[in-house]
Amino acid sequence: MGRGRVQLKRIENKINRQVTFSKRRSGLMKKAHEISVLCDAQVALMVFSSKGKLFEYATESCMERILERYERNSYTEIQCATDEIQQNGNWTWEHAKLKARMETLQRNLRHYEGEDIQNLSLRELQNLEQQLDSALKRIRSRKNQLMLESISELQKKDKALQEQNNILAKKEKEKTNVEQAHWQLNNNCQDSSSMLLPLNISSNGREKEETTNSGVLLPWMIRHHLE
Amino acid sequence: MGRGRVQLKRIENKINRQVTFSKRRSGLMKKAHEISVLCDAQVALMVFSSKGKLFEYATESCMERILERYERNSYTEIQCATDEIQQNGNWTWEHAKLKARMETLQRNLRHYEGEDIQNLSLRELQNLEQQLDSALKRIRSRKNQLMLESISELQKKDKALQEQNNILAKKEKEKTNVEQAHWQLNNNCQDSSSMLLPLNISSNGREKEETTNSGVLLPWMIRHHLE
DNA sequence: AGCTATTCATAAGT
DNA sequence: TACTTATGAATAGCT
Repeated sequence: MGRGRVQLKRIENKINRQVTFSKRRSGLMKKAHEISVLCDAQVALMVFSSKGKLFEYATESCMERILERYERNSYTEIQCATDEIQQNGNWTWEHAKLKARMETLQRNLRHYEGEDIQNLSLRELQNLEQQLDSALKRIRSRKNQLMLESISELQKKDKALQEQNNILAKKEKEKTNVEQAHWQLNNNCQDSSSMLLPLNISSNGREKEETTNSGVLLPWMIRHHLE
Repeated sequence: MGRGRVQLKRIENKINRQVTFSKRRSGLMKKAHEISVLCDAQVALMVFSSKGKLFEYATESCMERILERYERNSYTEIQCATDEIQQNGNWTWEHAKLKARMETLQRNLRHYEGEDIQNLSLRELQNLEQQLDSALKRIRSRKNQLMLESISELQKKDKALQEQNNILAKKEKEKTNVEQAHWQLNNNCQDSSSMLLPLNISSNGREKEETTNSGVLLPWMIRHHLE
C-alpha cells in the first residue's frame, strides 16, 4: 500500500518505523473493531511497541473476560507452568495474579447471577443479557437432549417388556387351554369367557402407564422448541 | 472495500457473516504479523467467533509470554497489596486456598456461560436453568428501567427545547412584524409571505435532530420487548 | 499532522 | 470452499 511495494522486514530507519507503527497500529485496531462488530466476534488485541509501550483493544466485553476465556482454552499449559513457579519462588507475582483474576471472576459471577448490576451501563447490560440468553439456550437444549434420551430408553425398555409380556401371556393361554380342556373333561360346560380377560394386562401398572405415552411429545418436552 | 460501502453493524445474513469473518480474520492476522515484523513490535491477538471458536496470533515470543507482559501492566497495584502477606510466610496455604476457590469459580462461571455442561445431570441442568432465568429477568428489568429513564429524560429535554423554540419563533415573528411595518411604511405593498418561513427552525441542527426522535422507541430500545 | 499515488483488502458474484 | 474482480480502504513516502 502506499507508494511502492513494502518488504516484509524490519524498517531500519527509526523515524519511519515509529511513524509506520503508529499508522498501522490504528489501522489494526480499526480492523479489529470492525470484525468484532460485523461478525459478532470477541476480539482482544495487545501491541507492545519496540520501546515497550502497550496499546490494547478489546471488545466491550472487556479484556479481562477475553483473557479468562482464552486461558480456559489453554488450561493445561497453565497448570504445568504453575509447578515451575512453585520452585522458582516467584510467589508474590503469582499470588497477585490469582487474586486479581479471582476478583474479576467473582464480579462476573455475580453479574451472571443478576446481582450487583445497578452500576452497569446499558451496553454492559445488553452484553450480559445476550450472554445469558445464549447460555440458557444451550442449557435448555442439553436438557432437552437428556430428556429425549431418557424417553427413548424408556420406550425401548417398554417394548422389550411388552414382548416379554406377550410371550408370557401366550404361554399362560396355552396353559389355560390345557387346564380348560381338563375342566371341560371333568366338569363339562363352564362359562370360559372370563378366562380370557388377563390377556392384555402387562406385568405391572407403572410400565403400562409409560406405554400409554410412548411416541407422544409431552408439553414439557417441547416447551423450549417453541421459545 | 470490495463492492459497495460497508456499514459498521452486525451482518445479519449468517452465511455472509461467516464468510466475512473468515476473510477479515485472516486479513487481521496478516496485518498483525506485518506490524510485528516491520515495526519490531510484540503482538497478541485473540479472536473468538460468534460460535466460540478461538483463533489466535502471537509474535514468536509466544502468547503466554505476551500475556505475562500484559498482566504485568495491569496488576502492579495488587502486587503491592500482597507484600504484607509475604512477610507472614503463610504462602503455600494461602495459595492453595485461592487456587481451589478459583477452580470452583471458574467451573461455575463456565456453567453460567452454557459451556462444559455435557456432564451435568438433569437435576443440575434444571437448577442452572432456573438460576439463569431469574438472573436474566432481573437484568432485563434493570435494562428496561434504564431505557425508560433515558426516554423520559429525552422527552423532558424535548419539551424544553420545544418551548425554547416557540419563544424564539415568537420573537422572530415580532421582529418580522416590526420590520414588515417599516417596509410597508417605506415601500408600500411588498409580498411578506417569505418572511414567515423561519418560524419553526430551532436554534441549531443537532437539537432539531434530537427533537425529531423524542417520544419514539428506537430499535435498540425495543429489541427485547419483541423477543 | 495532512496529502496523494499506489498497493491492498475484500464484498459480491461464480 | 476457493477463485475472480470491481471497488473502497489503508498507507508509504512526502511535505
